[in-house]
Amino acid sequence: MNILREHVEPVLGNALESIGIQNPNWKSMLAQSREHSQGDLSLPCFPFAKQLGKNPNEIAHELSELIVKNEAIGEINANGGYLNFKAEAKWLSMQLLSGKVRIGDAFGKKSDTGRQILIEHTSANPNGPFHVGRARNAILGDTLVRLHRLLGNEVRAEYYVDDMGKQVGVLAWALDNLSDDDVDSILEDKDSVSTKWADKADHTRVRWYQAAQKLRSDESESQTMEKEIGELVHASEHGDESVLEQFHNSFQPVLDGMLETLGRLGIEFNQFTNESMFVTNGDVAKLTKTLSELEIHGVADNGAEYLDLGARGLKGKTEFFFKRGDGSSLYATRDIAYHIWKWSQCDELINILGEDHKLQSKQVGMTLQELGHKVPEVLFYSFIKLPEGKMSTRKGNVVFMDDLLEEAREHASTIVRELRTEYSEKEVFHIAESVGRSAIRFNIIKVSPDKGFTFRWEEALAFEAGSAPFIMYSLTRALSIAKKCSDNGVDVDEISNKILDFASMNMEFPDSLINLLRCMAIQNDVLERSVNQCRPNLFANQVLNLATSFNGFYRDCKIFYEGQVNELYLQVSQLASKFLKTGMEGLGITPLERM
RNA sequence: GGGCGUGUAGCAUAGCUGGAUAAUGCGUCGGCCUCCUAAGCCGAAGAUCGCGGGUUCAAAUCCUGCCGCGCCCGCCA
Repeated sequence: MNILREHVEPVLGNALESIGIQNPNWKSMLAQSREHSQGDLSLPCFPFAKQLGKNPNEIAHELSELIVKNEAIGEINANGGYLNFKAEAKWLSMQLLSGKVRIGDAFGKKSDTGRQILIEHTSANPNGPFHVGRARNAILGDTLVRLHRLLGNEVRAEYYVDDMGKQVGVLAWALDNLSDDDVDSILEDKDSVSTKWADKADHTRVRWYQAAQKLRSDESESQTMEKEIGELVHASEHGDESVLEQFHNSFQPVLDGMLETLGRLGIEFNQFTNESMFVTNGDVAKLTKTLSELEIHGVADNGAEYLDLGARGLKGKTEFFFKRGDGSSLYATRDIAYHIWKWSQCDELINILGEDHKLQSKQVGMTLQELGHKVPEVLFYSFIKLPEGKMSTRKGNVVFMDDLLEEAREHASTIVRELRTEYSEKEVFHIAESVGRSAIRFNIIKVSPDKGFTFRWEEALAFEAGSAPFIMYSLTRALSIAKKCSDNGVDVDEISNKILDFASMNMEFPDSLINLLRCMAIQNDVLERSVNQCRPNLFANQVLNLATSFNGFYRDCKIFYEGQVNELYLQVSQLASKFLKTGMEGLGITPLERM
């Protein structure tokens, strides 16, 4: 709790000095109490024991007597070798209610911090619909974008479009050479497109891609085909405009379909950058020339060029190829050109990548460093599996995000209809859509990115405690209380803005109220840690805790009781709904007024 | 074989810049709607934090060895 820390450190510092502790590390030892009943901040006194020749608890007691309380510190106690500080409940309330604790805005456009950040995420090849596995990138990336904005950073969310190279080439070739019937007969053993998605190009066109891939693996067909695709790819890599246009026309509808899915999840981008840009504008050519002049540069028998990153400490396979024998560039080379360009657009760079890109990313980073650039920060995530095993479009072992979204909405509709028979169909639809998308996002965000997890329908569609709907529900309760008050003639805004006279207040602060205050007070501390460590799950957990704390407060503290409004409780509830709302927006959970 | 990551109650996870009684959800058992939305709340049972060693006043957390699982080790993207 950093707002308390400021008031503890000076007095604690003096006390430590007076008993002869010089150790400057004590500030990092003063930490959030683990035992909430003991306090908000705690200092373990064990390390001082040897130095002072006393037992830790004695030291803690001695310190507790030396410290002069101030307005912020409500209680100091020594227990089991720890010195604990508890925030004064009235002071904490005043800090929060008077707006000393920043609430933030997940949609903020301007930079409050002066930091300009470019986050590249998703960047999936536009050749087919999203499945839940591929969507982990988008959900993590978008959440990080939102959290950075909530913290006050200016963020640009960017999608790097692979508009050249073999994958797009295959798609373009297939669309040009295969008829509907061809595709159907080639893929006869595969399920056809669900009628639900018959109008979505990501679902329909992927069949052309798959058909072509199947043909390529077939000896008799593959030769001429491979030659034709090769020519397309070659032309694209040399910036042939008509081929690039053909590519564009092939993949754009697919990309649009994919973006529609992401839109449903609340994910949007500020900019799309095409890979071909760096070929056509000459950046790649310039780059390969520069790389060829580096001291760790090497040439293979056929003229292909590489950097020997072993010389810079890379273990394992150390040759990093950036130019083929035929002189053309590789994906990684273009990626480096892209990174150099990105660095010209921002102060900080963050990439969201699957764990399969670790080596690649390392190579790009080392090369950038070799060229005098900074290394981007990277959030790696592990893959999502299905109970049946690895997710694979080819093997048909997939869950499409579109299907998951539909299923989640339908499931939510069923629940809403059961629980709220008075709601209109239109409202049910709106609630169900919001609940579905929020639950899906939260289910993925709440787990640590570097942990692989298994997708289970029951879990994705569980709308109980520990889920997004649980959080959403807390907010609707808070909002419904405010509504109840105003329905009873209470001027909620007036009371919310009133400055309460804490000095003459002699009511007890229930534990659950203090708990909620404490939870709001640390929201920004957690946000900062979550963002700095690139771990959205930490903040997800915080918002979950906030919702839980609110539920406790809701239980114990009646805001409107026997015709009377408790002004303090109403103010706290209103503030909590703001923290809940912005926290939810930071996670991409849709705040609803009722559900 | 080498590199990176991961292993926590029946299940799924949090905690990993070392600090108190290892936290949460699902599941199990028991309670709470004349009372601001029960998608909620309260209580109970359930854990040798993969295994061994080390560092430390203190290890789920740091180091090391082993074992299991995942990913990577293309002049593919």
